Formats: sequence, structure tokens, C-alpha cells
Amino acid sequence: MSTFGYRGPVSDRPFHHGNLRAVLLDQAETVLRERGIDALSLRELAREAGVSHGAPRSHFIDRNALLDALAERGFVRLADEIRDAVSRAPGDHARVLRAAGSAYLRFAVREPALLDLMFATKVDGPSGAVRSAAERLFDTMTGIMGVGVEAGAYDAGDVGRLTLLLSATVQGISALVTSRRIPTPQGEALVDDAITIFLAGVSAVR
Amino acid sequence: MSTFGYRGPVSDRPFHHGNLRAVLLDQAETVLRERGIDALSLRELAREAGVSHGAPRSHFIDRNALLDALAERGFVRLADEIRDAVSRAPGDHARVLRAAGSAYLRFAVREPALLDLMFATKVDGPSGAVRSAAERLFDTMTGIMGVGVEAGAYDAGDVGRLTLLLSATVQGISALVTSRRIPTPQGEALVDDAITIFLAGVSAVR
DNA sequence: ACCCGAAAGTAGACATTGACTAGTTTCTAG
DNA sequence: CTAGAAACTAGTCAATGTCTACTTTCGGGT
Repeated sequence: MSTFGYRGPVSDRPFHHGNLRAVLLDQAETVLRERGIDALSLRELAREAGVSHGAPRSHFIDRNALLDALAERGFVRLADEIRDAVSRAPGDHARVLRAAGSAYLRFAVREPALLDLMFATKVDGPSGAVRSAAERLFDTMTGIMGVGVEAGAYDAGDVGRLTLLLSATVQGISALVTSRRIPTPQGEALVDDAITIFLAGVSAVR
Repeated sequence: MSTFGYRGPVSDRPFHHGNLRAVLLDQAETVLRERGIDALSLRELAREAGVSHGAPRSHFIDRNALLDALAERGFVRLADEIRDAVSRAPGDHARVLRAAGSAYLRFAVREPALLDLMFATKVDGPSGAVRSAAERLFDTMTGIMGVGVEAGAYDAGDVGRLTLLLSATVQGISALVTSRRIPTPQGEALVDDAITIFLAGVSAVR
């Protein structure tokens, strides 16, 4: 990797890594996925990136800052995946919701520790970046639900509340699955049930 | 290490603490509540209990074992509180469910870090003790829901699934509140909405 | 009453880690 | 070209979890 380092330190590695921040985040995500949050060490990340143990500090003031960045990226990716799944699944509103919920659960199963991080209780609440990334996810969900208004599934004034409710439900099911309270297939069935009952309930109540 | 001769330690503190395990758990719970999980240190707990830093090892082989014990106690207490709230709130089935959901959310707000712990993703799944404590909570919920069967709210064969669904929903709402995505009062309103829609949906679907 | 093993606790050691600091190298804007 | 900022190195420190060897106390069986 010494493309141009005609005069690096001891090794031929250039002084500046180039994109250390992104590499650290990627590696951290892998560690999180494979060995859990307790195994996530700044020093180990630095070692594997081939930089000194102090280098990460230029990009993340704290271990916590690294975790926040991971959570933020998590929200962005989750929103992307949900949008993707929805766009790939045209059809009636129920089908769309199922696709969204299913994508959410898939993400949870693939990245359980990351999801934990995303909804972790912080002493002083979430950082600004995490909060706004979470809000963007919520906006995505709201957009999906909004289609139901046009389809006559619910009133425009209720979309916010109902989006929150359905999101919470899917998040709760995901928590049951990732904490191994129920197996994944049962979680998937539960998502379907949830959406069926949700839609029936909403239309019955109003 | 007979630096202090044949007598006990310098202080008049007896060699055996007496109920160190319980004291450690209580203190740990307080730390968890007030300063979060990152501030939870075995050595600090030992210091404040007035024992050596190795003493906790007699009761908890690991920091993880301590956390498991906390999670287990958390499930037991949550189940107790829900039973309590339900017993104190007679009335129709909807009211009972609201009392249960409300108690769940109150617990979550009071002990957010503990709830995180209870549903944390562990690399190798929950320990046996945690798992069975969680199952006892689920049994409690099932019992509450079972009353609805007699009241004709749902079929006996659906109780398991529906209990899971409602539990997940309340857990998800709690996660939204403890992660500061929504304020507590909104969470409370959401629990009410959830139960209303749930009951309406269930009776509409079957 | 005694003994002996198990349980509970002490103390010391060790590697690892997060965090901080001072100094060095590279980049970049003016 | 240069000055200052950004990125990185290297050293240090206190704290922690974990392990081990040892000591004290407890309690049951004879």
C-alpha cells in the first residue's frame, strides 16, 4: 500500500492513511457483527488498520464517538434498505408495509449488535447526528405510511401516530428476535400478523 | 498474607461480608440507573461494598455474570410490577391490558439501562437463568391475555401469538421512549393507541 | 468436640484499554 | 512559499477485568 511513500517512517506505509475514518468504521462494523460490542476496541481497530493507537483520535474523540458514528450509519443504511425493499415491492398498501417490516427485521437479524447500539439508552440522550439520522429513518417510514392515506387506509392527521406505532411494533419484534426470545421465522410471521391486525384495527377504529 | 497477624483485618469488619452478592446487585442496579452501564465496574462495586477487588469473583465469575444476574432480576421485577398493576386495575379486558402496558413503560422509564440489558444482544444468546426469567415474564403476560379468551376477545389458540405481538409492541414503544426518540407522555399515549388498535384489529380479523 | 473440605475473601500480578500529551509529518489555503 | 491546521506517532497514566496463590471462616459428618 505504499503507492507513494518514498520517505515514510520505518515502514513504507505513508504517514497519512488516506481514509482512516471510513476504514475504522467498516472494521468496527465487522467486529460488532462478529464479536459483539464488548470486543470493539479502538486500539485493535488501529492495529488492524496499520496505524498507531492514537490515530483514531483524529477522527473520533471518544470510543463513544465511534459508536455514535456507527449508530448513525446504521440508521442511514436501515432507511436505505427499507426504501429499497418498498420500491421493489409494488402492490397494495399491506404488501408495501410487509416489505418494509420484513426489511427491518432482516436488518436486525443481520446486524443485531448494531441495532442495539442504535436504540441504546445513553445517559444524556442520543447525539445530534444520531438523533437526526433516526429522524430520517422515521421520515422514511412516514413516507411509506403516507401512501396509505391516499389509498384511504387512514386519515392524514393520524399518520404520525400510526407510523410511530407500527415502527415501534416492528422494532419490538426485532428485539425479541435479536435477543433470542423467539426464532427468526417466528419473528417474520409476527411481522405479518402485526401488519394484518394493525390495518384491520385502524380501519375498524376510525 | 498475615500482615495483620492473627486478628481480623484492620477494621472491625468481619471477614465474611454476609450478603455480598445481594449488596453488589443492589449497588450495581443503582449505578446502572444513575450512570449507565459503562460506569459499572466490578472493582468500584467491591470498593463501595468494603471488600477487596477480588471478592465479587466468589459470586460472579465474570462481569458478564453480574450483568446476567441483573437482567434476570429485572425480568422478575418487571413481571411482579405488571402483575401488581393488573391486580390493582380491575375492569374490562382493555383496561387490564392498559394497566399492564403502562406498568411496562413505567418500568422502562425508571430503569432504561436495565431494560437495555434485559434485551441486549449477546453473542451466544441469553444465559439459561436470563432466558427462563424472560419466559416467566412472558408467562405472566400470557396469563393476563388469557383472561381475554374467557371474555371472548380472542380464541384460545391465538393467545400465544397475540401475547407475543402485544409484548413486542409495548417493548418497542419502551425502546422509543428510553432511547429518547419520543417523550414519555407520547409513549404513554402510544401504549393506549396500541391496545385500542390491537383489540379492534383482533376482533375484526377473526 | 473435632476435623476437614468447601465457600468466601485478601492481595498481588498482568495484559489491555481509553484517554491524554507533546512532538512530528503532511496537507492545504492564502 | 509559507504558516497553520490536520493527521499521525509515541509515550505515559490510571483503571479495569481476570487470574492465581493464599488465608480465613463456615458448616456438616463423625
